[in-house]
Order: sequence, then structure tokens, then C-alpha cells
Amino acid sequence: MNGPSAVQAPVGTHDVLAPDSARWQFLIATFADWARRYDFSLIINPLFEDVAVFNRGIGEASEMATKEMYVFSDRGGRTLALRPEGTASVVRAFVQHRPATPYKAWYVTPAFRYERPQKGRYRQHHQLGVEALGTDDPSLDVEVVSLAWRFYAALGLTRVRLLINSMGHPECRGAYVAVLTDYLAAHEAEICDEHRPTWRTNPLRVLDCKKDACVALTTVGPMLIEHLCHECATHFAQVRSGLAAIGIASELNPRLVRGFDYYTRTTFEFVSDALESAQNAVGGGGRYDTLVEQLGGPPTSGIGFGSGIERLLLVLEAEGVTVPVASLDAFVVDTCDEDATSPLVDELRRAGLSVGRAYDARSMKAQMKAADRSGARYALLVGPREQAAGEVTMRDLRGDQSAGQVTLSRDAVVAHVTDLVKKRL
RNA sequence: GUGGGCGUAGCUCAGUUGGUUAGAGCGCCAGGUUGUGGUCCUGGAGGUCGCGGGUUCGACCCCCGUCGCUCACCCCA
Repeated sequence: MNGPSAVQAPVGTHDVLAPDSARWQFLIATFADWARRYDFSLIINPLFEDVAVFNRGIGEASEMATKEMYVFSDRGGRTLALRPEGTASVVRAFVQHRPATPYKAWYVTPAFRYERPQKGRYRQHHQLGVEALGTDDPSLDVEVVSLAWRFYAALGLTRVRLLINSMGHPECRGAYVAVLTDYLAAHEAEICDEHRPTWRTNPLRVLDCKKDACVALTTVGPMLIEHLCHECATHFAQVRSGLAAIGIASELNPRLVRGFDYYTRTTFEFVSDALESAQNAVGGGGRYDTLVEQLGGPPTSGIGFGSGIERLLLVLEAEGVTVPVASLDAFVVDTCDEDATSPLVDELRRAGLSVGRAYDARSMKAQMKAADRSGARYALLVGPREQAAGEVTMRDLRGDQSAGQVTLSRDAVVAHVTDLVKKRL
């Protein structure tokens, strides 16, 4: 390597190649299927937005907005940001296009945050999620949560738990924050070293703190769940009973406070007991009944959830879930006539089969080796003998040790192999 | 943003107190078998030992810097 030094992916990003990419396909296809069953349509948003979309959405006081966003100026002087999460863009698109409500959309997208990478945390990670706008019916909260729940189950995960809480709406939360502020002010000396100087900026963050000092303090302090107004308390009760009615166990966690300012009422998080690290959250979400207005739309309720693909893959591995890997149906081995290979391969592919072949006119032994490594079910051999007789030799590569082979006429081979493959499905 | 660990072949890793041409397994290519994979045998290709500087007669090894990877804190998915 005397040429230019090799380039590599930026810090905190990663490439996904086969065979790992098969697990991504499985995740995305499974999620798309469940989103379809729940009547969600696909939405595709830009990866970058006017920075105001995210600032107004996730809150200027949040860590993500202040320290973690990829903000840049384009050549036209616009201040843009790479999306750090999925919700704000969907809501922005809703405000801009005003689809009929209820509007239910699913997405899969990269998300960008400038953080130090570690296990399960990247500067570009990927999320699957849904958003549902246009009603605050608790049945919709139940649907969004259960979609996530059923999706995790469909992946084969058994150790995911649902934590749930209610953030109230702005009025009852505001009243609670006043109570909490008084409480924290009276016990300021007991707050952990990190939050003592900053707790007034966002008192709710103290609830989220994992340090012993803050945990001890807030466990006995006032809880938001106890200060909900009648409407919010009723709504939350309906969500929980709705989940129970379809057999989904939700654990009330009054300390659950998620990182974005836009959340109201129902807030939830899925954690995996299979992950021991601090990155045990595989997904989360909640209701955001003021976000549409903050982005300039009419008063519109919304709820959504997002799940990190990289996190899900960690959990799949931790739980020992294996993912089906598609292999080739056939591999064409041709030592005779390169010009005859392409039509045969083409016919097989048009018949719906996945077909591999060798290149560079390699020896039959080399091509057979390639056929074996490709995982193909059948090898289709065309040598001078078959060529002269108008035949193809079909060899079963995955049968018993004594795999047999048969000779077929060239005209019948495509239909024959197609039948065999379809019978196995 | 803070702190720890690690960078040797495509991959996983050896490499003695600092001493000549840096090794293994797997993978890859070819041959053994001039028409047959998965087992076996033989051979081959592939490395500026992350990069730069320093110490030394001599550095993969020691020192400094740098880049990268990784783990944890923080935050989150």
C-alpha cells in the first residue's frame, strides 16, 4: 500500500455488510409488517431540517439540542441540522402537508448525535418508529405501545419490560414542577454533585438521575403521578387498563422522565433485562400534545415511539435469537460457453429464483467450490457434454452426504428447478 | 466533555532480556483429480508491525506525540 492512505468511516459510524445486514433486513421487514397490521403508512423525511424544527421540538434546554446536534450552514446561509431523532421531522411534515387525521406513519431512519461512541451508542445510529397524530384517544396510546410490544415479541425477544409513566399536560405538570422545585430547594444540599448546580434549569432531570443521592432524595419526594389533574389521571388509567385488556404488562415507574421537552401525558420506555450495560433501553416514546403547535400547526395531539436498531441487535444477540438467512436457490456452473451462461441465469432469475454464478472462466472445481460456499441449494452444470446434448446437470448440494445429480433437458430445467424450490417453501 | 484498555496478514491472534529474511490457524488462489463442492494432502499470494518523531550499533518490542478502535462516566436508542 504505497498509494494514498486508506480512508475510513468517521468516528462513531459503521458499515453494515453481510451477514450482519441480513439481521437488519429481518428487523426492518418485521417492523414494516407489524406497522402494516396496525394501519400505519410509510413516511420518508429529509435527513436534515432547519435547526428550528429540532430546537423547538426537543427543547433548547436538552442536552441533545445544546451539545449533540450536528448543526451546519449550507452554501445559501441556512442553518440546518442532521436529524437527532425521528419525531420532529414527521410532525414538521404533518404541519406542512396536513394529511387527514388520524395520521399514522412509520419510518426507519438514521439519527445523528455528536457523542463519544461506546457499546450500543453511535454518532449515526438507526431507529424504527411510528407517529400517530390527530387524537388523544387513549386507545391510540394503547395501539402505539402494543405495536412496539408485538414487534419485540415477533423478533423473538422475551426479556423486554415496559415502563410507563404520565408526564401530565402543561398545566398540571407546571404545578407539579413548582412543588418539586420547592422540595428540591429545601433539600438542595442532598442533591448529587452534578445536579446541585444545574437542577433549577430542569428539575425533572433530577428524577432521572441514577446517583444514590438523587435517588434517595426523589424517592421520598413529591411524584408527578400524584399531582396529575383529573383528566390526565383518567387518561393514564385508561391507557393502563387498555394495555392490560390485551395482555400487556406495564410497570408504573414514576421516575421515568424522558429526554425531550415535548412529551406530555403517556411516557414509556422498553428496557431489556438481557443487557447489563447502561444502554439497556431498546426503545421508548410517548405523547406530545403540544408539539404540533410549537411547529406552527393547529392544536393536534400526537404520540409515537422509536426503537434503536443497533440496540435491538445487541438484545437479539444477548437473547440468542437467530435470524433466518436467505441463501441462493441455484448456482450456475458453466465451463463451456460463457455466452450460454447469461441466458440460463436470466431465465432462472425471471422465474423468481435467486441465482449465483461464477466469473472469469474459472475451472469446474473452482466454480463448484464457489457454488458450495454460496450456500446455493442446487448447482446447475453446463459443460461441453451438456452443451452438445442440449442438457443441464442438476446437482443437489444440500441433500444428504451422498447428494445425487440428475440430467435435465435444457428446455425443462428452469421449470423443474423452480418447482423444486417452490415445493420446499 | 472526562477517564481506562488496545492497535502485528482479509479475520482471530503468537512474537523470548531490544538482535539477521516477522509467524500460526482460519480465509483466499492454484495443483493433487485434463468434468464435480463440502474431508484430506501440497504449494502460492498476501504485512512500510496504525502513523510520525525520539533513544539505540540495532526497535514489532523502550519513550513522546498523533490517529483510530474499544470500555466506562455523562447522555440516550
